[in-house]
This record gives sequence, structure tokens and C-alpha cells, in this order.
Amino acid sequence: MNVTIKDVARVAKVSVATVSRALNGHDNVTEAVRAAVLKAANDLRYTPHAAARSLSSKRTNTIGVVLPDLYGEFFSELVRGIDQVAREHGKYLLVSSYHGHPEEQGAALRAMRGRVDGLLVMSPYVHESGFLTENLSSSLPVVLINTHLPDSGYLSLRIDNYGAAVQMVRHLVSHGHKRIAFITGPEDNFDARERLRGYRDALAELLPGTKEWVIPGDFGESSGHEAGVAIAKAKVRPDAVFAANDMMALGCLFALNQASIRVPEDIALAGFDDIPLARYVYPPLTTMRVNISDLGARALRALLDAGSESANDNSPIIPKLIERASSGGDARSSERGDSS
Amino acid sequence: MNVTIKDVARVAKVSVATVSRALNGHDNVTEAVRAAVLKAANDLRYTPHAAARSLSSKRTNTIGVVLPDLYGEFFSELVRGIDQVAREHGKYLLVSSYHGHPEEQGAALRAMRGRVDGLLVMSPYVHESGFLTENLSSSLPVVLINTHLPDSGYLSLRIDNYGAAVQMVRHLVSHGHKRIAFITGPEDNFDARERLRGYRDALAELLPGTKEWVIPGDFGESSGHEAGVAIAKAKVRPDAVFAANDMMALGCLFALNQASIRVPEDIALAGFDDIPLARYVYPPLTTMRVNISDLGARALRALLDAGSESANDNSPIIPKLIERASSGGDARSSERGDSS
DNA sequence: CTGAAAGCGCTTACAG
DNA sequence: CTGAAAGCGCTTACAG
Repeated sequence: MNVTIKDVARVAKVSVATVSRALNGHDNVTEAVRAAVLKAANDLRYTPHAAARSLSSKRTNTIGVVLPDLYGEFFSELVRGIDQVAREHGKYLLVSSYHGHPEEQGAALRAMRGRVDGLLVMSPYVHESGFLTENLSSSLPVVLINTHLPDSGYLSLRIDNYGAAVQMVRHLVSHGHKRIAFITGPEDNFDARERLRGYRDALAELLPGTKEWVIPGDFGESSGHEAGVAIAKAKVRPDAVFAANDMMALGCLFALNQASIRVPEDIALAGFDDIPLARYVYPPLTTMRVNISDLGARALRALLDAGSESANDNSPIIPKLIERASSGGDARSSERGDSS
Repeated sequence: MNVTIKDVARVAKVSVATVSRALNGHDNVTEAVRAAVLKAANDLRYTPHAAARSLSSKRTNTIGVVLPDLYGEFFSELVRGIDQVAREHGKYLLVSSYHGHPEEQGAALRAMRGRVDGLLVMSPYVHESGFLTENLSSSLPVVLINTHLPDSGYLSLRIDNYGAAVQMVRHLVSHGHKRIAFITGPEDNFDARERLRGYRDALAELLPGTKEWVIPGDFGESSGHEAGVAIAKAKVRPDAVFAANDMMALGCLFALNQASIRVPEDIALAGFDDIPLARYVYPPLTTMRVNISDLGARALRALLDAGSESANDNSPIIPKLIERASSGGDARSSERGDSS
């Protein structure tokens, strides 16, 4: 019922082999024949059947993207960056999330077989429990995104979370803060751990003798809120709070507002990510900007380049300090940051 | 190099036909044989080749999703809703964006051939210029999302933008506002048009004789900002501004802040969408909440149900008024709205 | 219940 | 430059 290559061949009065060659732009086809084939294909509204093509050519022109989730700004931006490069290269995107259940990664990965030419995988857990390594076919090129899998030999792109956290603490200290609390991300999240490590090391270096002040969180807004409530209740309050991501910083900000604690006058506040919200809240949030779509774009480029030299660019993405009012800038200013 | 059904057959000492049946859960297989096949498949780490399976079975277990873009909260939420249902039904998602270029829809649509069992398409333009209808194969079930294609016969899910805009104007009027300005979305966007139409009709009905006050915008934050600047400069200012979406409302809010115009004391402000930002800005933004992920989920369900009766649920998604401080609620309250 | 075989719609050596 | 044919890895009538 759908038109196939045979129909085109019949109408163009050539063999299917010739149709295939003409349509795929091979050069061993007379221009006259090619024109006839194109016309026939056009008249019949022919589109090659992707599965058939994949089966015989061993290529799918599709890239599989396996993510922890599809929810929220981070993944949206990541996919956007990937999609941009995909489009430039005529690739399709098969996206799959394992909905925060690492154990479903295996199924997601295996299901990609025969559907994709390469894989972009993000698995931000501290411990890889084999879900990944056991299901990564060696025959399929893979680029890992923000995935902690040392010495696996896979191409891997990551964010310099450690260095960025150090930088943020340095910023806070330079503004005279001495009691800097840190709201952590999930324990099993590698990014969160690195940020915590950066906080600790920076504190030890810049404020030797100061005790660290770590409040548990899970990257969710409400855990930040709880942290803020706890801070408000504390006998001795910190003079600055550094949250491991922006959503928690916002939750914390909200709790501080409720408790009539002024930011930044009473407590300075900083986050991590620079989500769009960050510049809109009051006061605008100081944070470390991570260019997420660029991370996605670079990952796909690395995948497509796999093999060539340029593929060896393993340098981490360096987040950038975005200084806004919440950490002690001019709180009355309604500067837009660098959004313009 | 990859293990195929033949390898499994050899190891299990049965024919490939039996392997296929055993693996696909057909009931005409002895349990003993099935067990042997499963063991062999497992031992060999066999995964069926998707393209081959699709080619012979005529099913792909994949749903194609064609969107205007992948950028931002709206699409992120939409895809999340779709993904959730897809997962429940063991379906894969092939996503494709045409990057705001309607003319690329054709290519995106055609490329889905042989890759998907059904299509979810969003094309929010006022005029369908044939990109869509010309490339929608009649053999593929399709559900349109927020796509204005009257009498096309396709299943279609939409948001009641008109009714929601009317409701918002009613809300503003009930708070005593009389000079209500409206910031429009893109001219060729159907949602934007419907919201504008709702604004106009509600104004005519509730405040007869009042002149409408329409400021052009394009759904982007900066166009809202420009509108806010224009409003600040006006000799006579509106006492309320209704932006066709939240991003523009935020841009406007920012401009008003800069001009030291207080919201809501001097000018009330309302948006549309209820993006996460809305409750975090200062003051929190009154808006119409659209349950976007539900829209996505419903769309895919409709697609999967196509044919059955339940598929006829063409009722539009009804946005919900979320009243926050920006439209005259208690501006000092730091209530969280209903986020908890 | 099981196997041999045809066929899905392409691509690609192999001849000519 | 073009065609006949094999083959990609499955599924599914058709026999038995």
C-alpha cells in the first residue's frame, strides 16, 4: 500500500539498483537516468523505508540518547544542544529516559540495538553498578555525558564541578563571608559530590580552621526550602549559603524570605547551574553558569567525530561565575545580569 | 559480529522460527523449548535487531514526535508527558524538531516513514501551508497537538486558549481594572490569536465602550520587556497588563521594575502558561496554568487508542487561573501558590 | 508444537 | 553506467 523502490523502478523504467543509486547520490548514474528516477520518486511521493534501508546498509542515521529523565531545564537544554548538531548532520534522535531508575538503563540501552548508529548516555551516579558497562555494545560508538566511569575508555564529556565549586567559595570568601554553609545534592550523584568536594577543599584552603557546614539536600526545590528553614532556626546562622544547584538555592531563598531574613544583607546566597529562573528571582541569584546545550552539542560532535583526532578533546566544560545581587552585589539594582 | 537469531537457534538447537515465537511470547511453544531459547538468548546477550523486526513485522514500537522546537519549558514538559505514557506502553520516541521553520516540517514528517507506528505533531500556525497535510501519510495514525487544521479529520488535542483568556480578563475586571492592555504573541501563532480574541471579546462584553489596548509581542521575554518600556513611557498607563504568555509577562515585569512602577499597586500584571518561574518572581505572577505534560500524555494516549471509542475525547484542555500577587493579591505574602 | 521457506524493502558487490 | 541477485535479520503463513 505504501510506495516502494520497486514502484519507482517500474515508473522510471530502470532497475531497483539504479533507483537506489540515483537516490543516494552515487555518481555512477547518468544524469538523464537520475532525473527520470527523481521525477518518478517525486511523482509517487516515494520515501525510502527506513527500517529496510537500515537493515541492508547497517546504518540508521539515528543517534540514541539515554538520559536519567526528561524533566526540567537541564535535560531540555541538553537535548536542544544535541538536536541542533543532529539537524546539522541529518541525524535523527531516539530519546529514552530511564526515569531516575538506574536499573532500567540496561533495558533502555539494549532496546537501542539496530535502531541507532551511536549512543549518547548520561548516568550521573557515583557508582556504576554494571547497568551501563554490561549493556554498552562494543560495536556501537558511545559518548558519555557527565558520567563517572573512570578508565572505561569511552569518550566522556563532563563539567568541572569541582573547580567551579572552589571558584564560588572563593567568591563568597572574597566578599568577606566566613561561615559558609553548603546544601548538598543527592549522595549518589557524582556532580553533587564533586561540588561538595570543591566546597570542602576551598574552605580548608581559604578559611583554615573554619568548620564546614553541610546541609543535606537532593537537588529538589523543597529540600532547599527545608535547608532554609533549618538555617533560619539555627542559633548561629551562616553568613552565606552555597547550594549545590539553583533549584535548592531558590527553595532556600524562599524559606529565608518567609523568615524575614534578608538576602544578601543577612545571608548571602549562591547556587549552581544558572537556570533561567536565577536572574528573575528577587534578589537575582549568583550562580555558576553551565552551558548545558553546549555540553549536548559537544557530546554529539564528539560522537560523530569518533575516531578522528578532534575527538580527543576531553577537556571539561568550565562553568562561569555569574555574580548577581544575592551574593552581595547591589541588591536594589534590577540589572538583568548578562541576559541581554 | 553481533549475535543474531540464528546464533540463538543454533545454541538452543531449534529453528529460528521457534526462537522468534519463543521470544515473542507466542503460546504455541513448549515450555521446555521456550526455556532453552530464553537461556540461549540470555547466554548470548541476544537483542533482536529492531530494523529487521520492523521490516518483517511492519511495526516499530516507536512513536514519532514532530515539534516546532525543543527549546524551553513548554516542549520539555510536553515531551515528558509523552515519554511517561510511552514508557508505560513500551514505546520508543523518535523526536524531531523543525526549529521554528514550518517549511521543514515536510522533511521531518517524511523522514519518519518506516521508523514509527504513529505520529504526534504540533504545528501551532494559523495557516497550514500544506507542509503538514501533504506529508501526513494516510496510513499512519496521527494526533495533532495544538494544531489548527479544521475539518482535517485528524484526531486533535488543543488548549482552550480563548476561554482561558476570557477568564483572565474577567479576573482582572473583577479586581476593578478598567484599562487593560494586552501583549500579543506572534501573529502567525494560533494560540496567540485565540488568546487575543478572548481578550477582545471579554473586554467588549465586560467593559463595553472601553478601547482595547494591544501591544505587539512575539512570546519572547525581550518583546515583553519592550512592551513594558512602552507602557512606562505612555502618558496614560494601563492599570493592568495581560501578556499572552508568561515569558513576556516577566520581561514586562522587569521593565516596570526598572521604571519604578510597582506591581500590582500601580499596574497589575498577568501572564499565561504558569511556567515554573511564575511563582518565583517578585511579585509572584498571576497566570493561567496549562497542564502541558498532561497534554502530551493525553495526545499519546489518544494515538494509542486510535480507533477505540475513548479516542473521541476531543475536549480541550482547560487552563486554570492561578491567582498570585501580581494581579492584586497580597503582595507582601510570600505564599508559594500551590507549588507544594 | 515445530521447521522450511517466503518475504519485508532496501543496498551492494559482482558481472557485463 | 546498469541490472540480476544475494543478503541484511527478522516474522509469519504454510505444512506437517
